[in-house]
Amino acid sequence: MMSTTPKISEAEWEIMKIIWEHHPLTSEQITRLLPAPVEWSEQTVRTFVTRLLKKKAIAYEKSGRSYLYYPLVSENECVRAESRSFLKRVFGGATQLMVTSFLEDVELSKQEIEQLEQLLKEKKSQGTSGNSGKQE
Amino acid sequence: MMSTTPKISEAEWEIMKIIWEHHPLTSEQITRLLPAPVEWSEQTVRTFVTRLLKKKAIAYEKSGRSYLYYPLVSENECVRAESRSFLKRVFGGATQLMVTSFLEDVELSKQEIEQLEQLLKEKKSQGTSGNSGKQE
DNA sequence: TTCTATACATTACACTTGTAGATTTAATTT
DNA sequence: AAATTAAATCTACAAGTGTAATGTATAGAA
Repeated sequence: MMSTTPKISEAEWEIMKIIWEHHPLTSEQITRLLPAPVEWSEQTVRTFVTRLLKKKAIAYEKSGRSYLYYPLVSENECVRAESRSFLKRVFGGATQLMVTSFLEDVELSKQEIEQLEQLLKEKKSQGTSGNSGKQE
Repeated sequence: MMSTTPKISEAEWEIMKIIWEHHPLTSEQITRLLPAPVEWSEQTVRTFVTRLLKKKAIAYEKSGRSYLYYPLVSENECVRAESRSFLKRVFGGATQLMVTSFLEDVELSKQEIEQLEQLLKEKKSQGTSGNSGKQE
């Protein structure tokens, strides 16, 4: 549960998302799986992969001529860490403000709204203690 | 409506938040207003201020010996830009997934929950068109 | 076994960021 | 007007990022 997730840069996130979804896989496969607008050379991808290795975000096992990469940190962990960091930076930790801002800004379908309402209902019945958004 | 908000770094956000809240003010005042754990020297603050000037995120007007800084970009603009960038990076644009994740992760007070429910209610009655989260 | 293609490793390089020290300019005081 | 001094500008420098090119080792082909 504690492991101080490594700081993953923007480009590295792109790589990590692919690894989380498709591991174990080679770096060539990663290059092939890059989504639409991203156009990195094999070498660039390798650089990011190497940096992620150094950061202990991923590891590999040898398989014949090439390496198969897999994650060492969970997506959930990283998402939460990033979320917190983002929140702190932009909203000073005010989660509620942020959620509000998104809700105001974004178009949601009826179903999505209802899902969220459901979630809030559950939250309410869980009767959480009064901490309101000041984390860390 | 279009103005491509500048890319504001983590440290620069700290400065911007103070400027948004207290402008116009001198860089010395900014230093004094740094919140709790942050401990930057005058010079460090000046560096960030200079970079923000270069990025056209702020401007100044002379006042005697010193400069009074004020924002050129609105907080809202920047928050939205950052939010989108964050969303894209971490959730691949899936706003709803993100909001959900936060709601699950975070402790909210009853009042906050009710505020959010209210917001969702309004959203629903606004009958938004069915676009669900794919922005940009 | 030697050659060749391929995958991994090393090196590169400019830009950004965090963190300031040193130097210059200009306002205020005497 | 000269001296003081506070504020602004210039310079620094290491670590991190984006984006590869080049060098090297090795597995498979001949």
